[in-house]
Amino acid sequence: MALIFRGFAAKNRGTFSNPLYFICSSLHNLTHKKRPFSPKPRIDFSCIHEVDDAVSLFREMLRMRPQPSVVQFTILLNVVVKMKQYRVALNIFDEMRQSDAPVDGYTWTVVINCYCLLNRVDFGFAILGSFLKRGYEPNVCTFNPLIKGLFLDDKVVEAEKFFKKLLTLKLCEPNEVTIFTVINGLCKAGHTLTAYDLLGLFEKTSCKPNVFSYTTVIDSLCKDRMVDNALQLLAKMIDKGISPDIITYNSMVQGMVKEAEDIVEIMVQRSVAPNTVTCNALIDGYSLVGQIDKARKLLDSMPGRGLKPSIISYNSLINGFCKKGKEAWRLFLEVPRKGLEYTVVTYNTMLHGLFGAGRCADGLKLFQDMQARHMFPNLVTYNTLLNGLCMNKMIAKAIMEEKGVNPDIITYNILIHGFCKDGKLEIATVLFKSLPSKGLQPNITTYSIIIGSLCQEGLVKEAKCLLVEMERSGCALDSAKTFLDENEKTRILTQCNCCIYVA
DNA sequence: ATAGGGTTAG
Repeated sequence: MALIFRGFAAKNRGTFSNPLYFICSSLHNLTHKKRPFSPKPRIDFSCIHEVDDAVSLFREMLRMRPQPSVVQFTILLNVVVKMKQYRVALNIFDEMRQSDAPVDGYTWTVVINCYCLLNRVDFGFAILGSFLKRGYEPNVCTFNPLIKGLFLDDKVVEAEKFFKKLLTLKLCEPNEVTIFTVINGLCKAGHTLTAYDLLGLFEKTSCKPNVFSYTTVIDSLCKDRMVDNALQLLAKMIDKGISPDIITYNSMVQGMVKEAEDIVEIMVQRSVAPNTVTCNALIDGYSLVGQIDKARKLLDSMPGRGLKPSIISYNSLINGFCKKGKEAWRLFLEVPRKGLEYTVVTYNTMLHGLFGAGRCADGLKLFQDMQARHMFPNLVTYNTLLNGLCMNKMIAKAIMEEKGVNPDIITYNILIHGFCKDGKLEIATVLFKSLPSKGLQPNITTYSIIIGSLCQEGLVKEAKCLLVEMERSGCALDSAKTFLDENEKTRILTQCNCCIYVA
């Protein structure tokens, strides 16, 4: 008996080399604490590797007598949530309710979180309603997922309102996670500068932003090309005694090409070790600016640094080689030899390169090849095809829809652009006007294509009308890269004015 | 003694 119990303990530590492991596993997941005949069973969750494991363990738990505690059930439920299997988690919860398994406020909070992560914040609030009706006391852990859910559902204004309500009505004490959730939500919604200001505001309160909050703002600043602000913020957080970690640095390395090496220098100085993500970011940066030799060298040096190049490293490098017009095939063939698997991005990158080089036949062959390997083409694949192929573009769109991939605004931009180039402005206009009925909103590119074409045809009045419509639609302000849009607007205006002048 | 959080490729 003692031997077996020691065996169980070993299993809990994950010692699979122990010969008793096999005895343990044949006895399922029931295991006990130090007291041999303790009535409370303990459950080993570490053996769950995929959803099915969790589901069968759950069924086992339902049969156990005495019944496992609410804590055990809640842990199991959350394991499934951490695997991002929210539907499964909700099904498990349903079954728990039907079989009178114990639930408490924690369990309900997991359910609220599930709905929020499924983009159903409305259900999240509905659950909060029954949570309150059952007499549970909500706290900051109940509210944080709901804030996140509102942001995920693009309800930025509502999220801010809800957050302010929590503060003014003192419904809970906001903590670091709350602050982070709001700041991250704003960043991801494209309101980087609002998030930046809010961060500064919270610095002055008792609830200080932590490394998570600084990192998400730095990441957004980098993505919006506000590199100087990002560098400033990095200095500021260090000054305030908040140590940037590997993710903070990786965000920076990813967001800048010229200064990337300096950032790595700072990392090394501060004893933060670059990892695979750091290297991938550098490879991507080098590839994008055409320094493919440097990119290749870095990839080759990774094993020596104890890092394994991933398919992401190769995808970036392949992209760099394609852009330079260099032979990317050799790299492409290297992937399986290194024990890595192609992703849809690998194929899309290659297709982009092949079509860009005018090698349509090779591109089509690769397109067929990827399907033969059961790799599903996605939106980007089809857009690449549309852009690259000389065949009738509308036929390609029809194939795409037949396969159940919905065209997006980029698809339509390509089509509209194609028709404009062919002088078929009428068809282009029909497509353009059909966008709202497809649930799509023209973006700055769409307007730019149509307005430019109208100008060329001398239809200046119509072009002006569209320009006004564009301004009114606010699409120029929607994008996070507002300053780029300003340039684009100026360009379009100049084009219009030139035409008026010529006319 | 169980609930909430950040970075990589086309």
